[in-house]
Amino acid sequence: MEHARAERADTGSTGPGQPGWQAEKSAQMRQQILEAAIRCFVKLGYARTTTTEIAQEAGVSRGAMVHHFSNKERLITAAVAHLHHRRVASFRDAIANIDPKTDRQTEGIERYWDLLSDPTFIAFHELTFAARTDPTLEAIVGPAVREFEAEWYAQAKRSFPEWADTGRLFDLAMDLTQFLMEGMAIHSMMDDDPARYQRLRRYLVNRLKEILAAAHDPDPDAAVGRFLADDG
Amino acid sequence: MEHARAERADTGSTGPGQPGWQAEKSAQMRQQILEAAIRCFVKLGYARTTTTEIAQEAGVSRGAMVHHFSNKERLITAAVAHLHHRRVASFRDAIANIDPKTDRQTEGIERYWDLLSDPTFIAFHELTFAARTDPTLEAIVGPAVREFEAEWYAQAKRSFPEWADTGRLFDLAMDLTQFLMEGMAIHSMMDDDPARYQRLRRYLVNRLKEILAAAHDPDPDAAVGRFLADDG
DNA sequence: AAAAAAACAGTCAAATATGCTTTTTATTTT
DNA sequence: AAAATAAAAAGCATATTTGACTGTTTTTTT
Repeated sequence: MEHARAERADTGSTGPGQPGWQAEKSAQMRQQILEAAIRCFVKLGYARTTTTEIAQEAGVSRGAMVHHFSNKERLITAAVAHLHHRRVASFRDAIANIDPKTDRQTEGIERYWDLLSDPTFIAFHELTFAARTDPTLEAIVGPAVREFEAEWYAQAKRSFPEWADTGRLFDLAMDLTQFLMEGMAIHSMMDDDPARYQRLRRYLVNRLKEILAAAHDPDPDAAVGRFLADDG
Repeated sequence: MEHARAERADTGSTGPGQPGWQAEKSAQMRQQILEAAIRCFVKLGYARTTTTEIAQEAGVSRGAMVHHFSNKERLITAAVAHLHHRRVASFRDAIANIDPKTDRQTEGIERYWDLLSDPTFIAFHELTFAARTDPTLEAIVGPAVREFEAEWYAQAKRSFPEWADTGRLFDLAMDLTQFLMEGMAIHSMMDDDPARYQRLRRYLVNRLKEILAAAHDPDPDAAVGRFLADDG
């Protein structure tokens, strides 16, 4: 039994024997399980994601997983939180790193489109949709959805200062972008025709620029009227 | 046992004893089961819709149901077909009965919005989404989705003759409508803020009119360029 | 070095969902 | 009226999924 100590030198920065090593390994294992859960949501959908499947995907035994997450609800709750943080982080990254030399509106839309096609977002959408008929899941996912939407709105306002003080027109632009892009993203999951979506994104960017230009009109109220007129 | 014949007079137009009565009752029962299945999709989602639940919802015994649909796949297949027909029919109805005195574009959008909030459409969307990760279901739902989309396109072309010969601009208008409306519909299932969606529908109608006007421009190609310009 | 604590693995029982079989009842045909 | 046929109900067998329990190994503390 004396070889146990001898093998302790060859691992990474924090090795066995040091305090906190076990805790770190445990945290790593939790992460591994949560990401496996997210992959399962994408691959199988929420409903068919079983704890057994997650354990298998993560490459750990079921018992080991049970040790970290005593029941399914706690596991799902943790996975949703994990996913939420990743989603907020990648959105911030994407929007913060917009190349100032390129066209800002186009860049913003293209980067958001990339995110919408990302597994992180697909998984979240899967959960949101499943929550429609599952009150327990809704209680977990609902707050995260609302938090992300608020974050999305705030971050956009911060990163696109040219839209400051555009009031109702900013809201209109945000809603238009959100709903059109989400509608496109959902449809594109089942229909492979990139040109179709690219064309519509270009149309969207031109509309956003049009709204922005109107916001800086001498008479912004007239501009609002032009977009939202009740009669043709 | 001689009362059996005596009780045969008091039911509707086709009563017992007449040939075909049993067949009609059987068809009615099938309908009843299929509509129960659709209600289950809306109420519980596809994944949690069990055969037991459908039988209960339909108010028939499980055994009776098994007699009509020998297994789950056949039942689902029949329910999808039933749903598809209902969807096509209500779309035709809605679009065909547009009041010619009112603004046609607005009417078209408002009627389509009504449909998108209808259980029929929610159920279909539920199935479409579940099919993403379920190849068996995809094989059943996929063709119906494509058929409906073709029908949607064709019917719109027929009912809005003012869009005839607008070529690429018609496609653009259709895509814009479809994706924006679907994105709104999905979101509105979880977020109750009618004003938000109404405002955006009004914006959409104004955009559609703008596209239509451009299509009848002296130089339609320039108009296309205005919508899809690559630079601001 | 020994004791305590944590991490992990494997097995089992309860609950649920599905498809099949048998029994009973109702309807049509001869 | 009797036989044949169709419809409906009930029950059973098999699969899956989940949560709980038990034992073993590894790590930390004393």
